[in-house]
Amino acid sequence: MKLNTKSRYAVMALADMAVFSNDKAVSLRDISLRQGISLLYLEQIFLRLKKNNIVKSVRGINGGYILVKSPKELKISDILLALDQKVKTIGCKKDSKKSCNGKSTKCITHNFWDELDIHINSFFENKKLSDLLKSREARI
Amino acid sequence: MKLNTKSRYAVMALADMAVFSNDKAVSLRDISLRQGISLLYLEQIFLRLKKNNIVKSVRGINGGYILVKSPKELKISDILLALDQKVKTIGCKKDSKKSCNGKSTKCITHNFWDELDIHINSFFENKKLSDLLKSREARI
DNA sequence: AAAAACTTGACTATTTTAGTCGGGTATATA
DNA sequence: TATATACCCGACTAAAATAGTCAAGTTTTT
Repeated sequence: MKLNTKSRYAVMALADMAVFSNDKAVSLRDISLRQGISLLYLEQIFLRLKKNNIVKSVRGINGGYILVKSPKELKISDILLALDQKVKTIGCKKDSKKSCNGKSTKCITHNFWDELDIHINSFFENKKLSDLLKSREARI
Repeated sequence: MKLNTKSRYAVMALADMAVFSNDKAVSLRDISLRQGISLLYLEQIFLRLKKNNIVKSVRGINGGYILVKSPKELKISDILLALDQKVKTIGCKKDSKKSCNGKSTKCITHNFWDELDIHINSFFENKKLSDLLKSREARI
């Protein structure tokens, strides 16, 4: 049960931007160096973040990426969604004999999986990017 | 971000046992038929559950498996642990330049991953097998 | 003009997952 | 005591997902 690296790196990279941008575009090269993430991989990740309107890009020299929303408004769930990291942890067997349609026929564990989803989802829904930085500042 | 089928099936199978055993051993064949899970796969799963003292086995005709603890006492986290399903969702990069050792040097997102782990872990820690059945009975 | 930086699709090696297979051993019951 | 039922266990494998890399651009600033 784990988050994939794309999602993890996305959160790390965006947190990095929130810390190190001074209202300027942040280049992937800088993020790559600071966070130790492959530049080529970051490009792939930011393509998705851009398509999903999490960041916008500035081309050319001194270019880079800028957060569309402020860290206070950017939910972690938005980031995960952009990377297709569905927080739907697991379903129940659909193709068993006594198949579970989720309504009239529910398998024994159906409600449990639903609760698990809600539990995890709400965590990501309620966390903002700025929340990650707060605990960082508290440490410094 | 999802649970693997081994863990999912383990929870389903144990819930099945809790419902259908009448203080008798439940055979994997019966679980397999009721839950639509491959018998061979169930054997593999129950091997681990037995090694980790979640179930005990009765060999021979009319044999099967019996829950070691009552459903009221069996935590879901115990089940997942038996299947090596570490609930440690993700760590931070250990091998980056400014590596995170978790103590004096922490990466920006370190505390966030820790919180996530705690959040999910506590869900599994606080759920008992009997809790799954309760919501089932409420539906019937 | 040249360099920095984003753009994009395609490709690939490795790992994980989700099982299957084969050949056991133990035991209740006829 | 024969035999069917059911657990025991390591090894194997096909398919999917993961974690990237590569190539060949385009755009913009200096």
